[in-house]
Amino acid sequence: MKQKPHTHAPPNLEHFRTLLHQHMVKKGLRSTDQRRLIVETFFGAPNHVSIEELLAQVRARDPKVGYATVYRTLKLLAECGVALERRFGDGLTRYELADEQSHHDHLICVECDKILEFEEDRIEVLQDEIAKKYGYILKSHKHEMYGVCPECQAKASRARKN
Amino acid sequence: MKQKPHTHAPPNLEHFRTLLHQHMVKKGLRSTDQRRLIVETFFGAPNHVSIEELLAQVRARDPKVGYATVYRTLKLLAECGVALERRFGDGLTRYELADEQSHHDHLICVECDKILEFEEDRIEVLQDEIAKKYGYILKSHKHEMYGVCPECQAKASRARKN
DNA sequence: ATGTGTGCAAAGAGTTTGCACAGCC
DNA sequence: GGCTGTGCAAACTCTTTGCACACAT
Repeated sequence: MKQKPHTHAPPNLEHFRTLLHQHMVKKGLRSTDQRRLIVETFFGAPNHVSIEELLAQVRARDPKVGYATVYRTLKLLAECGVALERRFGDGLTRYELADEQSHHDHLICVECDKILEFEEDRIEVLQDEIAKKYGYILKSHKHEMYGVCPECQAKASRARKN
Repeated sequence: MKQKPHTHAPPNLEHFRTLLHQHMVKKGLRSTDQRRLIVETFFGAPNHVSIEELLAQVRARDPKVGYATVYRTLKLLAECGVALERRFGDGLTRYELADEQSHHDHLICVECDKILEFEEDRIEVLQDEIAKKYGYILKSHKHEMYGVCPECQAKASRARKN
């Protein structure tokens, strides 16, 4: 038993499928091949997928899916609380599962753009406290720290010696 | 003496002017009317100015400044550490003073897009701790919490009664 | 005099939209 | 059958770039 309590648990996909289904019923939306394919691909994709990456994966299975459909489906997922839209510094919109359990935050290297995820309960707790203080009902958050990763620090100090 | 320790102190503009000047000398860049005007307008502008807003203010003083110049100058400010580039959810790039002293974070209403700033030392402390744990040298951070503000909550509950 | 900075307009990148046809309920 | 969804291409928005001229140094 070496697992720590916050090691990523597999996300509860059923919960999200239900959420999506309810939203679609409520709005009278239809279940199509493309939507199912895109949604399942999204569920199976790594965190922070860009539309481009997702489209590539979708087209591997069905080459004639248009990118507009991917955009529209991801918007839909964002609307019903299944996905979270995120923009880091690179001008791309990325999506991640709105997984309440894994509220990971990000440490981003300003040199090599590597993204490291971390979780820190004490920050979550503080956030809830702050939201309450200002009377907000919290829906989500982004916490990104920008810095130089150990590898790039080493690279830089090596370069300085030459 | 009702002031709390974290009420915004006026930013130390001299420090930023020096930073910018050194950067320009080092890179052999030139001081022009437009750059001075844009930089000073930025210094006097509210936090989170968009390019559009800044351009409007700049043109109020000199109508023939092109928007490309504003983009280029803000990029310059970001490069030399005077300004921070930020993207919230609205697809616009906004800039703010890279004021180390006022490391405020943001509470953003998902209904009305209002942005509330707050400061919380304990979060800053935790961040430093986390960065150290992963060996990162921290340069900056973004911390945005998304939720429903008290006004919009009231509006929503009023609407529910009708 | 040299070379950077500017303004304009055009090009790019990412995203959204209009439309005719396809396909779900 | 009616109405939503799709794919395509065009439109849009924000940002970047190329170029000829202006202007710091």
